[in-house]
Amino acid sequence: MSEALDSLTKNQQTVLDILESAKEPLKAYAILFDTQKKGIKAPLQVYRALDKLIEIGKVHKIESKNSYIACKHKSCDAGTSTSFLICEICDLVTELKKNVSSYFSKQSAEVNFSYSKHNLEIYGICNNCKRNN
Amino acid sequence: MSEALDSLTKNQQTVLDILESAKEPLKAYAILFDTQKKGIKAPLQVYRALDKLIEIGKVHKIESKNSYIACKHKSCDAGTSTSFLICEICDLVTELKKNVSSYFSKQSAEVNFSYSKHNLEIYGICNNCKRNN
DNA sequence: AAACGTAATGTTATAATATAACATATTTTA
DNA sequence: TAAAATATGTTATATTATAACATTACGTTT
Repeated sequence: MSEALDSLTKNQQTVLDILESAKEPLKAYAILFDTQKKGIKAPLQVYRALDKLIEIGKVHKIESKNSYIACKHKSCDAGTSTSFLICEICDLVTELKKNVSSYFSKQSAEVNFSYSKHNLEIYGICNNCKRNN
Repeated sequence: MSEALDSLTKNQQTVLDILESAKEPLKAYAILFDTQKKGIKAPLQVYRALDKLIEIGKVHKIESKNSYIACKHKSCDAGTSTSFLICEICDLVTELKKNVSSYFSKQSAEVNFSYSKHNLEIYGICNNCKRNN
């Protein structure tokens, strides 16, 4: 199997489908539960699919929540870098579209650190929750 | 017990001591192992001490490594916000001293999101490893 | 097509990380 | 000193993730 972006295997596609139709980030064992009717039986099958999907940029992991989310962008920031906005009230997670890598690259360089990639998780209150409170 | 910064309990002080003398971030069970000679016997004792230390800003969690590190700053960025530089070669972790909260606050506001706090983990190569390679 | 290499799969078991629940003790404050 | 809040000790268990190994699928090269 090549690594072409459009050739996912059965398990990979199954996991991606679940994540793309989910409104919130999902945990690995939630994905397992949801995919059991489609033939996935063990945690490792989920984790392996996630590994691949993350590698090709279709899925991101939200480290502080041990959760996974499908990427809505055509092409993401910098491969495996991620920048999330996480609502503390409703748990909505959106990706920061603005490219912040160059800012981090600059900040890193100032302390003689060669920037490679990043994870950014910003917590706060989303627009919707601001209105309703 | 008040929350005064200087009144730590026995377990809290024990855990903080370990973290402050460590050169790298430690995992919870590594802390447990190291503190068993000092009376800490169960994971929960470690996690509870960590929770408190994190709350008062003495310790930070590095989410992507499930590891904990003592804060070297007098007063940190924004309470529970963290900004790390993590070397992909030697695993050295340093805190980004520059205050980046205002930048994130601005970026968040542009998409109608009220910034509250953040975790930032920048991966790359530290100065030392650059020299030696 | 046959042989090979690589990647993915299936499966069982287990490692690593973290919390629940409950009883007790200690400290703080009123 | 009584009440409230916080911390402790302990056992058990939940949650998240990987190890190990046998097998299968598929593209590439000959």
